[in-house]
This record gives sequence, structure tokens and C-alpha cells, in this order.
Amino acid sequence: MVLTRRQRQVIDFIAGFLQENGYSPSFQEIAQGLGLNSLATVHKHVLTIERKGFLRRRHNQSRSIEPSQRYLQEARRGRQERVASELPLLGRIAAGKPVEAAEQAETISLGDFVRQKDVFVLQVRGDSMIEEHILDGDFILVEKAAQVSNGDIVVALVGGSETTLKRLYREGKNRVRLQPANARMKPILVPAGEVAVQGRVLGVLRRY
Amino acid sequence: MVLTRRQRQVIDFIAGFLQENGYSPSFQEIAQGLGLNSLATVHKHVLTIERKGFLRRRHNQSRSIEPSQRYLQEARRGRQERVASELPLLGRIAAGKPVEAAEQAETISLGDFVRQKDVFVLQVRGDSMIEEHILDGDFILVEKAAQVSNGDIVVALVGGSETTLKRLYREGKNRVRLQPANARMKPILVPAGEVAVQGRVLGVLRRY
DNA sequence: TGCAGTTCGCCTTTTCTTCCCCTATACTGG
DNA sequence: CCAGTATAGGGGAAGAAAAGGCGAACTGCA
Repeated sequence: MVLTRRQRQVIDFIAGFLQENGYSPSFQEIAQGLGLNSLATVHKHVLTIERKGFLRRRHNQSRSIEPSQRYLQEARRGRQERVASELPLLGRIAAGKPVEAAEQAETISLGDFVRQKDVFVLQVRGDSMIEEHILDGDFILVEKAAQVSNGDIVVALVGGSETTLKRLYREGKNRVRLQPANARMKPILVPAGEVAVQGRVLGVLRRY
Repeated sequence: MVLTRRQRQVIDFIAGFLQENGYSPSFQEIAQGLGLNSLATVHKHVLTIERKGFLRRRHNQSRSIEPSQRYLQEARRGRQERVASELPLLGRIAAGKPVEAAEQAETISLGDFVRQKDVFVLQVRGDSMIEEHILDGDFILVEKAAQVSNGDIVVALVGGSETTLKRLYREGKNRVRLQPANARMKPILVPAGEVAVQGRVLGVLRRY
């Protein structure tokens, strides 16, 4: 059951009114809001929309209209899908040169950074990786339980309780060095058994 | 039962229209959308597509077309395969502390950085903003033709040909300083008239 | 009792349906 | 190989049915 254009306008008006005022509009107010002269018309609309399942109300009860769960879900989904998840990649910029146009109409999305892996995001607190240009407040994309190469930036659990963001180096057989990127911090040297790697950092996302 | 190319175009148009407007298109609107001159043609298409099970509708009822479950499933599968655009935001990580769990099942996507604005992406070449932690190869999210505040990082066209990524400061009435973030580079001082701001940098995206 | 919601004709506009037309492009049996 | 047939695609126009709208009289709840 899908609405017509006018019916959509009516339910949208009702939902908007409710949103703004905290109570639903009277038929009179709906008529005004839509530029109608007869309450009969409003009534007809309300009935059809109710029949189609986009609103609920009690018979003969004033201001009892409310958008149904279905309408609300649809509205929510609409908002989400409107948000762009792919952005056009227009080209490359270098100091002192015109923008090079990208070859085609390329786009970029978080998906390009992920590739069907198990990835999550963490927000960084602190400056331990500042020399690697990862700042307080940045978001890091972390690939879960990845194979870690020497020198990768990892999220690691040390001794069962402390979680840190560091570069990981294997030293000899059973030792691991967790290297911060901040001159004021010292590397952590621990037995390999005490380090549980949570994941490998795939990327960084920063908002200004 | 499989659709022809044209039939696919028709159902895709209908689904897109419904998605955008919240109500399905009239035959007239479908005809326009596909460059057809006769409603009879639209009608014929709709009947065949309905017979093949990709849409449902009620006889003689206007704007009652809706893509069937089957079509929607197909479309959803298509989207999922293309991108994983939302990633779970698990919490915050600070050196030396366990991961703080995020309050809810939050997610993060490029959309969170964008909000219905006109945004595009550029890849950075060069180190002119290295002290701002924007590196060679990073992707920057640029909001087009934005209102620019003093001190914002902008993409600017200087003198009609050179494009640069710099912080922008207004100096007096008619002068502008474009300030790199690299000790080895000098600020550019130019008349305001020679600078065309292409956009404001909203965020940075880096892949390791 | 009064205001908000209902019901009932009656009208206009929008939208859908049908009928008959045409051109391609396959496939089928001789 | 060719006529015959079926199907996809496209067109114009008339006709019919919803959708949208109006005023007025009526009903039910607070």
C-alpha cells in the first residue's frame, strides 16, 4: 500500500505538526496547513491514509491522530539513506599546481578502506601517536584479529587490562616492543604472551 | 522470469522515484522520466513487469505501483555487495586504559562527516600541511563553496591557475594570507580578489 | 451546549485503461 | 530461404474510474 502525492503531503504535515507542537493537529488546522476549505476533504484524506496503514487514531476523538510505526520507520530510513556514503573523488591537489582531474568519475567510500573485512572504529584519546600524525580525537579504522606485520600500528591489550595504540615490533623470540610515536613516551617491552593484539590500524579519519 | 533491459530501466526508475518522493510516480511521470510519449507504452511495460513479478499494484488506482519484495531484495543485495559504508564505533581508546565502550551501538560513516552538503574528495600531494598532520597521499573531504572562517583550511585557486591547500587568514581589508603548515614554506600574501576559495576542508581520510 | 469530527451528495481533475496503429527482431515450419 | 507468428517496444486518443475537493447538515464527546 503506497500513498499518493497528496496523501504524502497530508501525513508529512501531521507528523511535522506533532513534532513541533507535541500534540496532533485538529482537522481545522490540517485544512489550513494544506490550503483546504472543507473539513470533509481532510477527513477523506485521513481515512485513506489510515486505511493504508500510515497513521492511527481513535474514532470521533479530537486530536488523536498519530503517525504509525510504519510511517516513522520509513521516515527514519529515508533520512539515513539520504546521507551520502560515497563521495566523488575529483582529483589530486598539489601545492602550486592546478587540480589534476581524476581519470574517471571515481568515488570514495568507507567501503574502499574496508574490503569485506571485520572492521570497527575507535576514537583516539591522547597524543601517543602524534608523530605518526594520529591526533587526539581522530577516528581509527581497526581491522579485527588481523595478521600483524612487524612495524604495523596496532591496538593491543597488555597484561589483560591496558589497551594501547602503538607500533608493534617483535624483538627476538618472545619479546615484543610497543613503540609510541611521541618523544615524551617510552616504548613498552613485554613478553609476547602478555600482549593480545586486538587489531591492526587500516586508516585514520579526522573531522575538523 | 527475467526482465529485459528496458523493463529494468522502468522498474529502476519507479523504485528511485518512490525512494525520493515517498509516493509512486503516475504513468505520466514515468513516461517523462523515460522519454516516452505515450501512456499506452508505459502501461504495457508496467503490465509485463507486474506479470513477471517485480512490482505489485491495484487495478485502476493511481500511484499504487510498488516494487515487489523480490525486486527490493535484489536491490538490497546489490547495495550490500558494493559498499560497507557504515562501521561500528566501538569506543574510545586511550594509552594505558581499557577501551571505553561507546554508549550505544553507534556507527560511523562518511555521511556523518557530510550532512547533505556538497562535498568532494581530493588526494593531497606534497607536504605543505604536514605540521597540521595532513600528509602526502591523504584524502581530504572538501565542502564546496563554503562560508570560510578566518583560519579554516581551504582549497584555494590563486591567480586563476595555481591550486593550493592552505590555512586562510584575512589581513586587513583586501589582503589574504595563505599559510602553509611547513616551516620550509612561506606564506602567500595576495589581494583578496586573486583568491577563489574552492572549498573548506571538513576532514581527512588516510589509508595505511 | 459547543466544538471537533462525520457523513452525504455533487463537482473537477488526475490518472489509469483500452483499442487500434506501427516498427523491429527473433523463432518456426515448410 | 521465406512466409508466418510471437514478442518487445513505441504511438494517439477516447473513455472510465479513482483522487481530490466543496458546502452543508449531522453526531458524539467533554
